[in-house]
Amino acid sequence: MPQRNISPHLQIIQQIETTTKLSGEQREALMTLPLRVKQISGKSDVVRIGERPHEACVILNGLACRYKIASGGRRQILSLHFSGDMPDLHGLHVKTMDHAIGAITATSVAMIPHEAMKALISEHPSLADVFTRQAMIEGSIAREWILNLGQRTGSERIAHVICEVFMRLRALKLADSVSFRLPISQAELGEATGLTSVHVNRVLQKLRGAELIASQRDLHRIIDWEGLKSAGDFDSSYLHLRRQVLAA
Amino acid sequence: MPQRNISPHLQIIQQIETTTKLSGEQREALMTLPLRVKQISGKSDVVRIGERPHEACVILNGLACRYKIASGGRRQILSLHFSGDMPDLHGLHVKTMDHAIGAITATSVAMIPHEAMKALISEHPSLADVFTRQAMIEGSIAREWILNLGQRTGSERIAHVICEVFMRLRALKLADSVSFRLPISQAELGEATGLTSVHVNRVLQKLRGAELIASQRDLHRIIDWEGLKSAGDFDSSYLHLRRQVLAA
DNA sequence: CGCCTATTTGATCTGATTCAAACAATGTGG
DNA sequence: CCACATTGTTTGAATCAGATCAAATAGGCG
Repeated sequence: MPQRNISPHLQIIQQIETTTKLSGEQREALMTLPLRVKQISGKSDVVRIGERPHEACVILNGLACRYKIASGGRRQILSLHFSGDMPDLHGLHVKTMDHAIGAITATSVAMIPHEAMKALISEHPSLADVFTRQAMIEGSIAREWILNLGQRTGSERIAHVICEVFMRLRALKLADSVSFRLPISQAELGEATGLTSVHVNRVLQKLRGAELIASQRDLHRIIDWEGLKSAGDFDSSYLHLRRQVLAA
Repeated sequence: MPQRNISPHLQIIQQIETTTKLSGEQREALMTLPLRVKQISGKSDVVRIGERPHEACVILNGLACRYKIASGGRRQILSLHFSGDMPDLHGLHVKTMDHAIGAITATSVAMIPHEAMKALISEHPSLADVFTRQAMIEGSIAREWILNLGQRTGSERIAHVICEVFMRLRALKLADSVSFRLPISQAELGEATGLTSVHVNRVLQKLRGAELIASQRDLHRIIDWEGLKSAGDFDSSYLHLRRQVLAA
């Protein structure tokens, strides 16, 4: 993950604005959110399952994910999160965490007291809709993942998550037109796609062989975007990105 | 699906109250929602993908589902819906449908204009939180389905959905302590679990053989609840049902 | 260098799919 | 009320995508 030099508040705003136009007043209001920055080391939890958090978290630098563990200890990654994402917004409405949020790499996060969120919303009621909309879009992404796991083959699944990450990072201007950094291991890619790391490895070799992508370490390059999209049965509409963002 | 004799409004209230306590005022307010009842025949759509609905729907009698289609035409069922469920609440916040809502059996649904929902919410702002919470819980269910598809074997998946449906129907008092009606074919169960109908059939035979369940036509009987839960790695907390409902 | 973690390769096994056909249940119209 | 179409369940055999087990290779890094 490249380091971001913009302030936490701006990261939040930039992330929201990938999907939702904010008014000047809303942006200013968001800038006043009190937040406490915290460092999370790689492979450790930001929020644990069963907890009843009293703050919401914002992912700043680094890569995080939601996950659940099935019996037998197998982990399923439910979504990937980076700059400006607020993966536990639902905590305002559902008190007990039914999944964990974990850092994949070392990650800095900002914590915002629920109190402060509620206060902000009651001063600026339109922000309630903004936050709710963000959560709804996460729901939409979750549904696409269900489709990905339920109906697609291994290579389709991998191609699909690569497409999703690329589009989301590009919307945040964290990817140029052909490449992005994502410090995720093949084992973790497997946890996101319901495949073993061995199989992920073979699938990646196939995608490289087909000259759809190339990757060295955590730098991934899209060689044939149209080809990759079609290999992953990818249609970005479920991300609900704004037209401007898509055009950029 | 057994016929429900209570009014549409009461179905909505009863469904919400499986997860959320409503005040008398909130219940009364919900009773005033204007709604138009519509009959949907089996295997047809309530809302199509890509549409921009101006009403929200409530499932009354019958069985409905959300679904998406992958390239190649394979369908993935994303969630199952019955009495009182409002599967397109997100339509208030995200305009374009990124999935369809379809009837599995003939189903009656109630349509509520978005206008009316917004008017109700602005008169009773606390209802905004209620509806949002409902949508958040749907997100939680979606995440459990990701885990189900990504990490569990065929029989675990099937056992898990049976457990989920049983718990949700029981919360609505549509199931007695051991059995429930659910008019879903094995092919559709496969579409919900990412398995072929052939494999669903064999898995069901195994579950019957293990004396966990018994079923004849659309009547399903739980023979060994504890055994079924453990076969499906099922823990109901992701449904966020109220303690009272769980106890009942 | 030696340690640790991630990627890669090979061989084998299996859960699930595919294809095909039989069988059961339900409904429809003549 | 029977012939017939229709849809869902069940069975069998062959095949395959992906898992499992095991070991080799390759990078980082203190």
